[in-house]
Amino acid sequence: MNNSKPSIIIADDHPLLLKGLSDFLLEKGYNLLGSGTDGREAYNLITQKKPDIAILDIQMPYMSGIEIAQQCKGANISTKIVLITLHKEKELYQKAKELNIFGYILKEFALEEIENCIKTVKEGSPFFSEKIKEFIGVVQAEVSELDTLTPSEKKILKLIAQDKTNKEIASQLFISYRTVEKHRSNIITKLKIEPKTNSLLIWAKEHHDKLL
Amino acid sequence: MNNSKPSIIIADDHPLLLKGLSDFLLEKGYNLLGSGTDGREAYNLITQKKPDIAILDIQMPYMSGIEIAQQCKGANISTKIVLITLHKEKELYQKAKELNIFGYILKEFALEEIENCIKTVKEGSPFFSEKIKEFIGVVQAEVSELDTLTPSEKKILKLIAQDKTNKEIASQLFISYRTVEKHRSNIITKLKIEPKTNSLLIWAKEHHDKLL
DNA sequence: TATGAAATACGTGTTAACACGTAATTTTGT
DNA sequence: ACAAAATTACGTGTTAACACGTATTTCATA
Repeated sequence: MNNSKPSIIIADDHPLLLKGLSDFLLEKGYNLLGSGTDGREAYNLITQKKPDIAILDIQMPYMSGIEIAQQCKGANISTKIVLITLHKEKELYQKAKELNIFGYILKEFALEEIENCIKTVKEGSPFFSEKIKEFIGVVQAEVSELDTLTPSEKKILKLIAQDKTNKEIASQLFISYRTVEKHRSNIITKLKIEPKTNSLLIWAKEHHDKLL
Repeated sequence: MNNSKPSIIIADDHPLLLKGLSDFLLEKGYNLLGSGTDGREAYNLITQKKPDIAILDIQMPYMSGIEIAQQCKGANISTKIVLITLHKEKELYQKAKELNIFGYILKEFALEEIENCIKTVKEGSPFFSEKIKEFIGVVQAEVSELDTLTPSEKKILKLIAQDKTNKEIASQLFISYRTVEKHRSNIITKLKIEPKTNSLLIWAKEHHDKLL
């Protein structure tokens, strides 16, 4: 029986979540090699125990799930990473392909769906629920629109999202405030933002998570 | 043994959390009368089973933990409500005193702290961790500043937080846009907002959760 | 080297958001 | 009934954010 079940480590800084997941996996007979409560501990478990699958919370002290995935890729570790996320954190999905992240578990998943995920990942296929695929589609459309901006435009958009005025941005970048205005105008046109008072500030704040 | 342990119902729309909490309580020998995955189910459990304590997630489909607390108060139900929250949702703490909410469990709590909470609540005392007390203090300072605003000023501040321009607000409220400007000026003065471009819009968006 | 894109900066004009103020009317509380 | 607060609305002025445009320089690429 244990031969057909993947070995797994898990990590989450929320004790109730960790307990829920841990109990679930044990009850289902998975080979749970260990559990951690922060990113460093999780990474150590992965390197020491070399599990088939690591189920990690994205947001943890010391190292995020993403950072762990990055480190595992860099170290050629074959463990398949599955990330747990409460919210659909937009910027995080963009990294999926780059980092060999095999799947995402939304915290609202029914327990059976979590088992599906594990089985799919064990077979070597990535697991993305329809909801996540759809969401990635939306994010990619928004990101590709952002890709039409020049480097300077992106930089200025970021500063706008940080509540900087044109004068402040100009001063920070050692350019004329008239240049900042020009860039703003170009951004509004490229992103097809409705021409309305404060519309660029509002847009920038609503999309600040994509302006990394 | 069961005589000294309170009867409890729990509800959370996140299966892993619910499982974690449920398993924990059962392991500790609490008298778990039932568990629900949405607000309606939770409320039904409370009215049918009349537990000593109800541990409820704040955000659930159909009824929030807060709404359940409101209904219980209205119906003179003596069950003590404990709310589970992932984030420190500011507006929700304001209602604690009004609604006989006996405590908050942050999702990052260690399991022992959850048990402390339950014991304290069973003895009839409210349970607020130091972290939450401190946070409530900050929120109250901000809220009392908001209390210096007149009803009209508050209404306009809300609309500002909803991205409305002065013209739009004036049109919606059937007043002159010059009146809106005057109100804005008064708000900025009362809330001691730094006089800087877009500062009121920025402030309103950052504090929108308190503008209910 | 030539070309196109990006970056820079200005001209000119309009409007919305702000400041500081006055004042009348209405509402509220005692 | 009276006073204070709230609401309403205007006068006047400044400035920042926007629009639409021109133009030069720099950079990247073929």
